[in-house]
Amino acid sequence: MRPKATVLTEQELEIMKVVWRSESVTVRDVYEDLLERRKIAYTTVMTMMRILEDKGYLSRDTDPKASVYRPTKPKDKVVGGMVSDFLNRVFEGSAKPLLLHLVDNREISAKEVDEIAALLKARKGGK
Amino acid sequence: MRPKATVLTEQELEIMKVVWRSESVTVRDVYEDLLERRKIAYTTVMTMMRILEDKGYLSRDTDPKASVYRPTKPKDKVVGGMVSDFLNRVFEGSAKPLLLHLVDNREISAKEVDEIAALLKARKGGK
DNA sequence: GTATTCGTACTAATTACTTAGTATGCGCCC
DNA sequence: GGGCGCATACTAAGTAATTAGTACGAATAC
Repeated sequence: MRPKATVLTEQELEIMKVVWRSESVTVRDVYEDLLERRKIAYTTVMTMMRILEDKGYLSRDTDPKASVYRPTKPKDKVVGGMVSDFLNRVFEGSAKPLLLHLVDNREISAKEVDEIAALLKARKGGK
Repeated sequence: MRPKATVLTEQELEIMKVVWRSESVTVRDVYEDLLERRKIAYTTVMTMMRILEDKGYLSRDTDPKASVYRPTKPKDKVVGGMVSDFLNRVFEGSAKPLLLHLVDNREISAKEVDEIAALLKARKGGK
């Protein structure tokens, strides 16, 4: 009865991060990238990438040598969806308490806030 | 081999939200609160609360009538930890790209950013 | 005082997530 | 041209997460 996650799981995200960095990868590419940071089996990566293909995050071109995978959704879109999901689950959709936590945790600086403010002003009236 | 989640899962969080609202609750209190929004069994709530007790998020006083549960960790602390965890998993710990997504998704307003900026300035040099 | 209501402990089932092994086939190496 | 390395498909296994049933005892209702 457990519902399937609507957004990327932790390990799926790790793999997608590698894919987005390269735009086009083989299982081996991803495997060797991940291996630098932790122990993992080649077939594990392959299984995860098949699942990501099933879920619609990757497309596959069957090359003579090895399958070539490409992201089907841009990183910004997917990560943006994860942000919205988190905001909804934890803060009922309102960003302000999230910002307050970032301030409390010392995770944003005054400089960054100024930059964001400038961005917002620059966009005002646009779109 | 799947690691246990270090932060609250989705359903655990739903229950903790109810607990934090009341400071002290019985299983029935939480059950009836959740029932207003969705179908759920009494024993399901009880199981979840036992798990939350195991994980150290709830303490239990065995009253003659029914067990009374209380949160052991304040909401701010727990939710702050979830924010940090999300930041680390998705953005390698840097808040700025998260802020940019909030801007892109229209989830923060210029007014809110101003308020945050004011807060940061007010705190400067403090603590 | 017996039936019903309520709480609890124990058990159970299903699906998701993560990790990986095995079998098989293809191409290349010498 | 037979073994070796690599890719893939299929299978498997273990834990986590979510939901809930069952059995039983205590309190309450009448």
